[in-house]
Formats: sequence, structure tokens, C-alpha cells
Amino acid sequence: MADMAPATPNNEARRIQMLRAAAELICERGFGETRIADVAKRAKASSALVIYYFGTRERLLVDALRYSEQNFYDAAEKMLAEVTSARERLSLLVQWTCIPDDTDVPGSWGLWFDLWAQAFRHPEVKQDRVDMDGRWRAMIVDVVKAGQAAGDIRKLDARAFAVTFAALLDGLSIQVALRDPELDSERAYNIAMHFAERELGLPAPRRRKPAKKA
Amino acid sequence: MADMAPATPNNEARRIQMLRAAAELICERGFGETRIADVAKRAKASSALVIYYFGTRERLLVDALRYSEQNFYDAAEKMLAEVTSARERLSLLVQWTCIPDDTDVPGSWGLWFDLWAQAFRHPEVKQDRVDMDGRWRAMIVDVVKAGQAAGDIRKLDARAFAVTFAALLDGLSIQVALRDPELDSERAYNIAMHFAERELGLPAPRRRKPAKKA
DNA sequence: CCAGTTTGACTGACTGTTCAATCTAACGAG
DNA sequence: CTCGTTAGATTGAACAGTCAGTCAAACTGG
Repeated sequence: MADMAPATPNNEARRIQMLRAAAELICERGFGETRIADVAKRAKASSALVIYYFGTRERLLVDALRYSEQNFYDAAEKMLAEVTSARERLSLLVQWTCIPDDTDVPGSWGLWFDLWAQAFRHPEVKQDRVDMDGRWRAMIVDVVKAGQAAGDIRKLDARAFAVTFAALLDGLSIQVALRDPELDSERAYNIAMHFAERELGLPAPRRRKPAKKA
Repeated sequence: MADMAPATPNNEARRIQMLRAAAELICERGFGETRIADVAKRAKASSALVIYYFGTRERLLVDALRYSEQNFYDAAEKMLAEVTSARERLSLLVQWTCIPDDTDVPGSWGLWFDLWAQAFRHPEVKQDRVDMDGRWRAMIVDVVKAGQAAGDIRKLDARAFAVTFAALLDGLSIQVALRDPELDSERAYNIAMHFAERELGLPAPRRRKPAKKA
């Protein structure tokens, strides 16, 4: 295995092109069914070049998983920074997890399942995921603390809330992703928001923000 | 592909032997890394025989996934039938999802990730999973209604509670399975029980039931 | 002309699946 | 009871396709 090409400014574009292609493919066909040749074709490159960049199929796919995970959270943070009201920010977080994909670099749900499956065994991925989840909870904690400072949210242990709320969101999004007939994205949204309102003592909403259909 | 051997009383044992072997292997190595030869070896049979029974690798693995899913719920129902107090039954449900495996046919967590990943694409698996999840929620609903009848649980929409609670349990168990440092099985147990107590108006516990360490 | 890219062609290993050949246990006829 | 018949169970060996990874040659921009 030739060691992978070093990271230079020029490579970066190609590398990312491949990561995106790989992420898309994984989402469509699944981790185990994603072939180097397919990734290469979608990234308009040769199989050999993909290997030249990543050295091995596993590293390519794993990196792709981590890449889109990271993108998902980056985008979430950015989005969160653009509003201020506690309720709006909570609402964004919930929509972010419960609503089917449309972003160009999909944090698309198919990826999460494979990410979890990989993390369950691959220690490197496991660590990465733990870090990312910490980041996710930190975002929740920030929202809560800001809301408390503004007087919209009552006094409580923000960290503990974050752990529970994050778990609830994960669970809801699984059902949504798997198209459970009892739990579409709109209902998931309402459940999550209802929980947050209760727990945080949020002022009642003017109006429910409806979730887009997939 | 020779069509698979029909189900006869004699086959059944072998078939199950293979399903269990496959489930174990999937749990250890993952769906994509599970080879027919390995399953055959563990089931003390030849590769050819495995194909003789299941016709194709995919069907073997998918059936194995569904088999252990079913076993998981069967065992849960049985266990649930053996206690009566609402609190005890809730506690069992929570332990059942949050505590690392030890059962002979593991509903072990590695399997769930692969099951979800498969369900996300394979319609047959998706339907199956939806059914199973309905069963799971029905168990929760039963517990709640029984508790209400006994006067331990306050009046509320049992169905709505079940959906939310099931989602919370799923989310918690992901973190536990992935060994999140902030959320071991004991803490997950406490979070889930705390939520149930609050939501259902359960009488306060005598003592917390501690969760086993993995 | 040089370092980093890119590729087509190749291969070597892996592995799902087929197949023809045995084995086994039940069973019915003699 | 015995022994051919038979249908299902079981296997070792071979086949065939796939695909990750190698390599030497060609390309490209600076």
C-alpha cells in the first residue's frame, strides 16, 4: 500500500470531491456495498487515484463518514449562531435532527447508521463519534445557558438536560429515518419541542413551526 | 441458486443453529464482514450446506438479524409477564434496553446498528422493524395501562407516552452501546426511570436498582 | 526537467455459489 | 426381520466473478 498523498492545497479539492462522493454512495448503498470504482466514477477519477489519495478502501470510507459527520455539526453550529431567541434556537436544533436531508453534503440519515455500526467496532471511529457527540451536547448546553441568562429558561442542570435531550433526539430521528408510520418528522418535532418546553419552562409558543415533508 | 430447503421439523434445529451463528458473527465483525464460511464453521457445517438452507448469503444474514430481533422481544415479553408492580415492570423494560448483553441469543447492540442500516434500504427489513417496534410500544402501553388500572399511574395518553419513551430508550442505548464516557448504563437507567416517574406520576422508589457493569 | 498527479492494465486473493457425489435414516415390500 | 428404494441432508472440490490494491508509464504545470 503506497502511503497516501500528503495534504497539499491542490489535493484538498480532489480529496474532498472523493469524500463527498464516498459519503453519497455510502448513504445510498451502505458502507459494505460501496466500491472504490463507484466512488472513483462519481468523483470523476480513476480507482487508482482514489487509492493514491487514501491508501485503502477502509480509510476512504471511514474518512468519508467522519467528514460528513463533521460537516453536519459545523453547519449546525453556523445555523445556530444566526438566531438569538432560546425558542428559535431550540427549534433549529430539533429541525436539524428530525427533518430529512436536503443539504448538499448530506448528514443524511443513512450515514448515521453506518457510522454507528463502524464506531461500535473501530476504536478510531468510536473516539471521533464521542467527540462529536460532546460537541453536540455542548451546543445544547450553550443554548440553554444563553436562554437562562436571558431569563427565558429556568434554572436547571444544563449538562444533564443536554444528555437526555440529545438521546431523545437520536431516538426520534431513528424512527423518522426509518419511516415509522407512527412517527413522521412533524410529530417528532412536536414531541421534542414539547419535551424541551416542559423541562426548560419555556414560554408558550406563538405558533408551531411545521416540519417540511420529505 | 437452488431454492432453500423447506422448513421441516428436522431442519429447524440446524436452521436455528445457523441463524444464531450468523447473529453472533454479525455482532462481532459486522454485517458486511460476515462470511458464509465463518458462519458455517461456527455452526459446524459446510458452506454449501448454509447455502442449501438459505439460498443466498444476504437472506441468511437478513434472516439472522430478524431472528435475533424477534428473540429479543419475545424474551422481553416473557420477562415482563413475571412481575406485576408498575415500577418493577418499567424497571425491567429500561434494564432490558440499557444493559449490556448476556443472553445466549444476544439482542446484543452491535446487531441493532446493522439492523437499522439494513432496514434503511431493504424494504423487507424495514417493514419487519416497524412491526417489531410496534410490538415494543405495545408492551409499554400495556405496562402503563395496567399501572393505571392499579392506580399507580396517573391518567394520560399511554400511546403518546410510549412513542416518546421508546425513542428516549433507543437514544440512551446508543450511547451506552457506543461507550459514551458521559453516559454509562447506570446513568442511562437513572435518566430513563426518572423520566418515567415524572411523566407517569409514579410513586417514589424505595431504592434504585443498580445496573451491572459490562 | 522535476515533483506531484493520473491512469490503464493487470493480478492475486477472496468468496459466494454450483455440482456431482456420498451419507443417512425412514419405510414399505417381500 | 431384511433389504432395496428414496428423499432429504451433507460435503469437498471446483468455478466464476468481483474487486482492492500494484505498477510502470504518461501527463502536467511550474
